[in-house]
Amino acid sequence: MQSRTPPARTGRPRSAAADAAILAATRDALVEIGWSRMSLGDVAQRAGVAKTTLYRRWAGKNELVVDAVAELFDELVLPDGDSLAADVVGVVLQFGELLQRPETRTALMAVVAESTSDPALRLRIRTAIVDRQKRLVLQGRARAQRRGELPYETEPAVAEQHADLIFDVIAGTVVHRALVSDGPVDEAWAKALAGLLIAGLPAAMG
Amino acid sequence: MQSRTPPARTGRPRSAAADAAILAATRDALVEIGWSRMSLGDVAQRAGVAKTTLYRRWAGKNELVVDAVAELFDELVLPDGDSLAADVVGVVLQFGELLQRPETRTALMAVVAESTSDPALRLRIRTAIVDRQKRLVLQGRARAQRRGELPYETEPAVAEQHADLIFDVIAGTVVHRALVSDGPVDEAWAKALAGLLIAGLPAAMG
DNA sequence: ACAGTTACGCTACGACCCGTAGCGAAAGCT
DNA sequence: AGCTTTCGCTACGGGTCGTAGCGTAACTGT
Repeated sequence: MQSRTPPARTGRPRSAAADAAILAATRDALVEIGWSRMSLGDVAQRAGVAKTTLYRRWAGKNELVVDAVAELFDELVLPDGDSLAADVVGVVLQFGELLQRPETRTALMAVVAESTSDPALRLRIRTAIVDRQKRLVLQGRARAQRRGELPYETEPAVAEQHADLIFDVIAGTVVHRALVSDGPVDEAWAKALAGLLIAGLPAAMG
Repeated sequence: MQSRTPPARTGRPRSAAADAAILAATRDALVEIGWSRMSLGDVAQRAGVAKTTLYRRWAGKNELVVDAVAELFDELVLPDGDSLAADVVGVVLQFGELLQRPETRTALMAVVAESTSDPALRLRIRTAIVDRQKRLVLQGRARAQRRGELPYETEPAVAEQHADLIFDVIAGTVVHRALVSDGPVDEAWAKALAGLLIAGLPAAMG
């Protein structure tokens, strides 16, 4: 996921500290000066690293930012809820908090925007960030099925389609709420969303 | 929504043709070379207009692109369905087609990304693009309520919260599906989404 | 200890884009 | 006519880009 690490058996090894410093400096720079105005020279200076070092490890701004933000998403976990609704609310709140952090929102949207005209980058985002979080949906569904809240799918293909749809709904809705509509992702809102998903529209409005 | 038009009563009027040419050139340039590599000099040249003219009308790249893409969203209409599910499917398909066009996806995500560190731009996006499309949700709900598919809300505040939630769910989910998961927004997927929204998760999986 | 290999910091470079200023000409109004 | 505003054009200083070249630092093998 980070820079290529083909076992360089001989010679001076790459500084792991430099890697961490660069990624941290990238997040800081994104917060303070935004995506479009952030220059790689800035990042290098903040990280206490030569600009050339940065170009030796990453191909460009996009790849660097993807790596810088990817690890932020790994902190998401499925909380220990006692019902499907509680699990959904927990994940939604966590994701909402993550998107509240300036480095996350700026970086995530910036790389997604770039990926609309760069298929390789889009694939990199999916593998490094998005697909890794589908585990949350799979875990939540498995728990709900054990509780009897959801039926077991018989066709594996159908089961995968369901998981993909749920993932798009939850992730997309939270992103839209937090970044476009600019409304709070608080417990009341999360409960409303969970209620809609589980009980359906007529019940949620009743 | 476009450049300020304080009634310049005297003097040479601004060319409306130039406005249209600039906005069209902006969309073309976005498609061909992407957001980050698109320069305003390019746009001016494509539009057959001097670069200075462009800067006289728009403050910068962000504002220009917002205007260039805003009008694309006004073509969305609520189709004449005979049920709530049909209406949802119709809107989802239209929105999906809109996001399939390269200029829409690139421009929309680019300005949303920039807006994460620019509150004024975020407000401009909401007023020029997003909020105008909530009409679709309001129309669809009103129809469903007349059909008896949905209950009438008594509290206006609750009614607005419902509409905002539905809007975030539909718009966010379609955007996530089209631009992040990179899957097709076809009739089968739209029906699955509509079924989930209306009947709820357990029923949609049954 | 020593040679070999790779990463590092530093400097410098041409190329490009930015946003603005100044000019003369064009296009409308009274 | 005279006035006013916009237009196209040119030019400018300032910044970023991505790369090349150099000497030095760090680690590995014999």
